[in-house]
Amino acid sequence: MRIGEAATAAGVPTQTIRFYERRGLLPEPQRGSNGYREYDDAVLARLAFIRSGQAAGLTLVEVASILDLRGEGAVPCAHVQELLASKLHDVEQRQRELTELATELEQLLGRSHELDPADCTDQHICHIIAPHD
Amino acid sequence: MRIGEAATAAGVPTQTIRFYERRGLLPEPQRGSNGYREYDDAVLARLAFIRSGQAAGLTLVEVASILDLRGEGAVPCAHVQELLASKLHDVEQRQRELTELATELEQLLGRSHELDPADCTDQHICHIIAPHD
DNA sequence: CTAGACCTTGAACCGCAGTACAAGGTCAAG
DNA sequence: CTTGACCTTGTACTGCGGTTCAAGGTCTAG
Repeated sequence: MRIGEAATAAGVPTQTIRFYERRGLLPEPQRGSNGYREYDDAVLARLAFIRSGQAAGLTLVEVASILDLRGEGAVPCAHVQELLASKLHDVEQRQRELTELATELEQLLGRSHELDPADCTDQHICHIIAPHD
Repeated sequence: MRIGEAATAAGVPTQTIRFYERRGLLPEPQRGSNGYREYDDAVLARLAFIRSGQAAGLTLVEVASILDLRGEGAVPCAHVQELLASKLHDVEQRQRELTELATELEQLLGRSHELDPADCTDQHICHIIAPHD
């Protein structure tokens, strides 16, 4: 199958397939006599795997590291567990940051209803967002 | 005061000050006879304001929009309230996404402990991250 | 007079995951 | 034989917030 057919089947643009190839996420495919890429069904599984990895929050580099291990004949399970655990840690860290930010925004908004725009002088630029520490 | 002194006082690199100037966050300063930028204390308040805006999760473009309103002589309070409310909405949306992602990661990790690496075949690349739907 | 600290400009680069564009080759149907 | 759909390559652009580099000018102390 050619790139357009693979792209349609996998639900990605053809450029994305070429992009993944350049990034080492897809192996260089066979070429027809006209130079066109020729894929077999395995590419669809691979594209689906990439999507799953992304859905788990992995970067393309991380997905590629799994694919590379597999390509070397290794079983990437342990590596994948590490990646997922590390990613979970990152997500929790980010959640804490966002919780702080949400609190900050709520405070600023709450306070803003009690402030009089007339008190907003040029010096402060905006008295809602004020250096408060 | 020259750029280095302002940078030290504000706790940012000199390059960042020039970068903010190019982005319209800082007005073009006076120049000395040698072409050096000459700042007064107002730039420190402005840099502090930019930092506060960033701490509230605003992008530099959004901070600039506040600064521009102020520069036109307007009181930006209403605009700032809109920005903060919209930002809070974004943060909450992102929090929901991260909660989903954390759940997904926990499920994958939990499941991974029950999977046998021996069952991880080449076709699936990795059976922990598997297209599951 | 020279070394070092400071300043100037413009341009390229970072990660991230693509997207878009330009200029051309290939192939089937009408 | 031309139109249109498909394919090829390489390159540049997006948003975000800077950072780094190159090549030079200025000023002060020793």
